[in-house]
Amino acid sequence: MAEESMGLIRRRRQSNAAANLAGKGAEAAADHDGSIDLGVLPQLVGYAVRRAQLRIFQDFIETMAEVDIRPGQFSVLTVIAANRGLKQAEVCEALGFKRANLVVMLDELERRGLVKRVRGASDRRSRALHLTKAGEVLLLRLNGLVAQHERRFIRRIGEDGKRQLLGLLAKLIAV
Amino acid sequence: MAEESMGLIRRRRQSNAAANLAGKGAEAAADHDGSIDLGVLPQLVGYAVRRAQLRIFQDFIETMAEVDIRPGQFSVLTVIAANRGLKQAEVCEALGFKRANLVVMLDELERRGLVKRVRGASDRRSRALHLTKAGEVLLLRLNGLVAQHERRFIRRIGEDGKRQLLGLLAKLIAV
DNA sequence: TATTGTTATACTCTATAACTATA
DNA sequence: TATAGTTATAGAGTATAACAATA
Repeated sequence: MAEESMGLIRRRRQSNAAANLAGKGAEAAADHDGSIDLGVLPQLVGYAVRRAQLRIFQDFIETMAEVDIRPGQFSVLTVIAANRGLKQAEVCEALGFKRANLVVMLDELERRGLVKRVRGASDRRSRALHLTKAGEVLLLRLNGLVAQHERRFIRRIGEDGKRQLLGLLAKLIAV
Repeated sequence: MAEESMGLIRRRRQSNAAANLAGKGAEAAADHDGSIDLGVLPQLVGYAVRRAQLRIFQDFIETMAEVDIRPGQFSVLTVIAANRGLKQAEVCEALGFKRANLVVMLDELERRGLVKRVRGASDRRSRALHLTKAGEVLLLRLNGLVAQHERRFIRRIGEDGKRQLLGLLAKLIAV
């Protein structure tokens, strides 16, 4: 029973986002026995970018699970390798970390023998960051895994698509 | 005080990082003088998407601060409005929430008088979700604010750029 | 006084297990 | 047994304040 004849409008999945944005109410009843109307969301860049980011990071984390490295750790190792001897504050500046949070991450990376902190000679407040030998060896492996991960996504849009995507994202957030 | 100015400095220098991201054709040799080499990161789709997502959400949160609505809350209100009477499990399915986490969010939205949960008649385990009148009124305002937020980004890439971007992101994460 | 790194803390978001009340 | 919702909790990630050592 309760066959709710009210719900037979059967709206297809494409939602008119412009209409929703303009405040035009939808008459949609409750017939979502399969596909749920996301309303304006699929037309919002923020929603699409967030969904993509979640999907990509999920793959990244699974790809790196065998070496127990997370996206933030990979970015820190990469920046240290590309700027040997740089200070913690500079890593924070480059990656948008808070100093207090980088401390905790470096504690872990140092404990694992991947990074070393060296007291600055000229400015004894600062610590110069370096990869250890083990850190460099691991980073080679990480780069191989990341390349696989990257290819899994890029083959869906091609190298041209990747160039377009990076260009659009850069324009999107350019000051 | 020092912490506040630190925040400003970080934001300003983040634009340097964004400029690095924008440098597509550049071989991007190690430009010294305080700029930090991000290595392979700017060529990784996940890094670019993550950076864009952070920037867009920051603007979204600031835009919605006056009504105290966060991105997840907006998406839930939008889905309820577009599928009146749907169940909590369906919201979770549509948006990728865990059931336990949606409960907490709905407690808050219900406390604020924006959403109501109605015991299902046919299945008394489930709760049919509806916006209250106040919720509908607020959502109209939210849609106006979101449209402003969206325009701030879209004017940088144009409507064509937006179509390309949404298309590329959809292809990128298509099953 | 200002900056670098640090400790402590808190808040959001996300994830899992176990419970309840229904089915 | 299975499902919808709930409670409790734990883990990341991110944020700020305060401190010591140093500039």
